[in-house]
Amino acid sequence: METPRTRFSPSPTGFLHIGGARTALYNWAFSRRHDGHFVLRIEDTDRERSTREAEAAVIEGLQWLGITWDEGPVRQSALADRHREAVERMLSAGRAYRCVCSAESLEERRAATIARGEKWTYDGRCRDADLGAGCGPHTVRLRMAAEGRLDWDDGVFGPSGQEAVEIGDRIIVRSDGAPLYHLAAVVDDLAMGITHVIRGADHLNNTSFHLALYRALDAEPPHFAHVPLIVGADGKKLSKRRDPVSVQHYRDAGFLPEALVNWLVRIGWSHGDDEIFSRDQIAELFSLEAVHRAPGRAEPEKLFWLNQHYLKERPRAELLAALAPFVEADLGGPPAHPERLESGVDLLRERSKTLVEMAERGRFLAVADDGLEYDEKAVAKHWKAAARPLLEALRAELAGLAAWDEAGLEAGFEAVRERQGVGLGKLAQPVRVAVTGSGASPGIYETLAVLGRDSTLARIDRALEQIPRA
RNA sequence: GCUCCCAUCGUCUAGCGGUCUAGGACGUGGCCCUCUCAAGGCCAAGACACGGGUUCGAUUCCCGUUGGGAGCGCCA
Repeated sequence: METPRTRFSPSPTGFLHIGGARTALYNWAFSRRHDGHFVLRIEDTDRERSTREAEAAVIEGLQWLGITWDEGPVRQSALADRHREAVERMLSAGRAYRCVCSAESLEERRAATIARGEKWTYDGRCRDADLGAGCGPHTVRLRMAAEGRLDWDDGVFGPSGQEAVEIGDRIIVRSDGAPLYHLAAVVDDLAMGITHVIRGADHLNNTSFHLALYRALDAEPPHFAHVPLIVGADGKKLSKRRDPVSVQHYRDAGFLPEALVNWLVRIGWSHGDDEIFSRDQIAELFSLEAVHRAPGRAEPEKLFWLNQHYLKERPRAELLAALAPFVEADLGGPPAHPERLESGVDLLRERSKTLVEMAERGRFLAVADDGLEYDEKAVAKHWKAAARPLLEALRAELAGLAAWDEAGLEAGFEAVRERQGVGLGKLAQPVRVAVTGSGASPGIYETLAVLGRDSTLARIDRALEQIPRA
């Protein structure tokens, strides 16, 4: 294979969509796999809907995911001269023509055609009018051949194509002079030497039209590969109303980028029975032949599982860095005890699916002793009068404990337990509620070891104030 | 409506004519472990949409039906 050049070309009209992110990922992986070149191009020919904020959000999303590009971002709007030049060439060669049909008139004719149950294509009213540049407000249309097929061998879907007449003479330049996406994309792909166009399957129907454009430009088309769309949990197209669609949403929900990448790459692509893929492995193993043709659903269960997997794998310092903003958001300010979070984070990562959950579960570590809040149900269940002597005995034992570590704590608990003649559960649960505020937490010895003696005793004292006497 | 595309457990998928009593993962249920919650281990339930062909033999090939998706813009 020639050295491939691929591109991802989002339109900056919103946030980075997970479908777009996956397309970007596939382009990135394909170019990496074949030692190619990956270009980021911003398709901003629709000036009304394109914003710089959206462009920044898209770029930020890609960076967060760890998808890197070798060239760009190139703004399509900056390439307008090339688009104009291409149109001039097609016009003078008679391969395109000016059209003065108004938008309103077109809309009427279109509606009438569809009402008859037919498929609308331009009716050719201006096709042979031979309109010159001075014809007033006009669009430019590509003159399609009356017969023949426009076929290609799709990298994913295999042999594909359409009859030229099915397409009709479509507009390539708007009446305000701006090129349409299709024209701009083809001209730019040509100018940038793109060899493999990997894009969403929503473009499958446009490809024949694009092929006609390449032909009108006397150019050799690139290879095309269309990846199936990602659909929502209901099997329908992802909807901004019903489904979480932006990469940003997943980031804010506490997912790690490596988890999101792993999840996305597996929707529509597989490598045997493998489930876990690092970016490097994706870059090494990706192939278009293994991309599926059926649309895939964005069901989040596996994403949660993957996220926990990566939460468990991250080096501690990096995990802490990722967790920090979530802790601040959870607490509404900086933690009183960041050092406890640091030593306790390993206890949290095995019990959390997301960073949001992790921040919540780690709250008892981060707050000051008097800032601890108690779960009502846990209090009602474990702080009955019977717990009082147990806690008092334990408090005394812990106050005099020689070694404040897991082994020492366990010995202390065992001693108290035996003396009081109760099972460990009877003793541990009231303590757990006292020090964590909740009936569920990491192991009690590990928890106390991280908290330290002073906090533990202070929290037990605070609990004792609330536990009823027999 | 018309054009194009797709179809294996709830979901993501393995399977590229016999190796399939259809494999894995997530999720779900149960058991074990256990100071709670997790994590971990073990077990279980769970699919080739339907109907015709082709073939000695179809999950795998072909055609219909059904279901789903995309397109039919002076949006991308």
